[in-house]
Amino acid sequence: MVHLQPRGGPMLINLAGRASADKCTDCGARHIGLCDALSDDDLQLLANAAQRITLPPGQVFVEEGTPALHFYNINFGTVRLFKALPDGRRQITGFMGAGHFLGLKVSGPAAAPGHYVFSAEAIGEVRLCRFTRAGLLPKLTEFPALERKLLDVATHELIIAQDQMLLLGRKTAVERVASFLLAWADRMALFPAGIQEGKLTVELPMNRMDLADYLGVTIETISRALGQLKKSGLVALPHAHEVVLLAPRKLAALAGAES
Amino acid sequence: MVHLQPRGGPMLINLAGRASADKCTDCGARHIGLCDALSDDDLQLLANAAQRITLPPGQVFVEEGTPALHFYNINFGTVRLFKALPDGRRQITGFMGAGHFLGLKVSGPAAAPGHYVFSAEAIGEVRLCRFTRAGLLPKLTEFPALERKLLDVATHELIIAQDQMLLLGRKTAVERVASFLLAWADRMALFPAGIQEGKLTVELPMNRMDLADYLGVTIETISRALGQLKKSGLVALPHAHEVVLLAPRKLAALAGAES
DNA sequence: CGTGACATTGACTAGTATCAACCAAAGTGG
DNA sequence: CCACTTTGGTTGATACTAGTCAATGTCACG
Repeated sequence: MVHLQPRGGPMLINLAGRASADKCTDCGARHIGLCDALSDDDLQLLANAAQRITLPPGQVFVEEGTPALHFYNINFGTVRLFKALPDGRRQITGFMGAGHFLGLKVSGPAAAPGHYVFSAEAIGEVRLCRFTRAGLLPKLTEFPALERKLLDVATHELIIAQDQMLLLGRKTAVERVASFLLAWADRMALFPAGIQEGKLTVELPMNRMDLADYLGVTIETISRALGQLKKSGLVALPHAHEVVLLAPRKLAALAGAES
Repeated sequence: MVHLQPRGGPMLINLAGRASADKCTDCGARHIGLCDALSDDDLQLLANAAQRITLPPGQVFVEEGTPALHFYNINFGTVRLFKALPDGRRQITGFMGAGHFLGLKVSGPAAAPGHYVFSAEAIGEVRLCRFTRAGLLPKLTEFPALERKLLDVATHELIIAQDQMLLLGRKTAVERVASFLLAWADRMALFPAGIQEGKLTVELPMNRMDLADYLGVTIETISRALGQLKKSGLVALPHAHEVVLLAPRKLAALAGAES
């Protein structure tokens, strides 16, 4: 089960200019994630330390084991985070979208220079803001709201991570896929008030390989699990990257809604 | 594969008196974990909000889904954190020892009242300090060093969690056990300067069932994996709760030292 | 010494991986 | 514009790891 890691070319980054040029206030991610913790004025201060970057599909912009020089804040698109074993086996530890903050996890004490303990790669085109760690870390003391927000973010990620451990350690293939579809729909804010009955279309930016490496199975198993859900009338599959949840509550029951 | 959750009796907690009575400065965990972030004076302030508690083996003191009223700081012993599915399948998400802080992970915004998203149970006798969330949360603003420390703790836990995802999603049974033994030895600070060759004895406070539910396999698989490591001459097993690492580097190679 | 909890070992089974063929959609080039 | 190729996805046959079920072993404790 050796998965070759798809790689973009060398790290040729397209710098779209300093963030202060295009204003944060116009940013699509202005009112989600990290930036929402700051006033427009404080944000402006921070923006002076940021670079706007556009990445092509497949671009690896964080590589496990390399010195951790930057933080990133995603403004558009989706990235996959992953860890790999020497023989090529890969585990995707999460997908990050607009508003997500990235780069907290490095080896050694959090405030000291360290090395990334994961890799990050663009799925489709990605736009993001890049901050130097050296520039941003001192600002944490200056903006307590920012530090608090980071704690909230880290805490939330921990909760997700533990759900994922339950999934990887104890759920069957079909349960994993069902859980994922619901979690993804939830993340896209498609359940404004708890899981509703009634059909619901979910767009999946990632391919089957990503899904497989996120859920700890093979692409064939993903395909078969989706087929089984389709046969059971729980989902429809208009396209490979589009899933219609036909019976979200039944799906949730199948996914093993936690005790 | 239904694992009955071992349960202690009802929540009868033995209160050993307010923490301010016995001093924090005498605490076995004074210079590890959270408390190390504070001066003795600040710690004294905090101690006034704490209760010292002793728990018997098997005592469940945090239950998933119940209102999150407290934080805990472990002073002695080991606890298991876990999530469970309705049919009883259980995933242990971590083991916490002296110095570890507990209770950050609750549903909803981190600073608002929520519900625990995991359960916690004593393995053997446990002594800990209990703080009310209502009492401690405001103090975070008062002691920035404490908040920073919490961020460090959360970040470190995230790194561990991602390693565990790689383990659960992509490693074989033997690799899981080998990885665990090394990680546990490391955590017990038995590798002061990287993984050394030469034998090394590791004490395991948890039983096979805990190991199985942590590593996402069954107790039989744990037993066979340990047997295989023994047959290969990589470990010795003087007692069930004592493992001697005979060749740590070979073990690390087998565990899939990450790329 | 008997009892019970925990651990190990063995025989068999089930779920998922592997290997391989096939299919559909999207480019590509004549 | 249409055959050819490429890429990603699905489906089928078989293999293998780990799960299940059951017996046996070991240790602590009364």
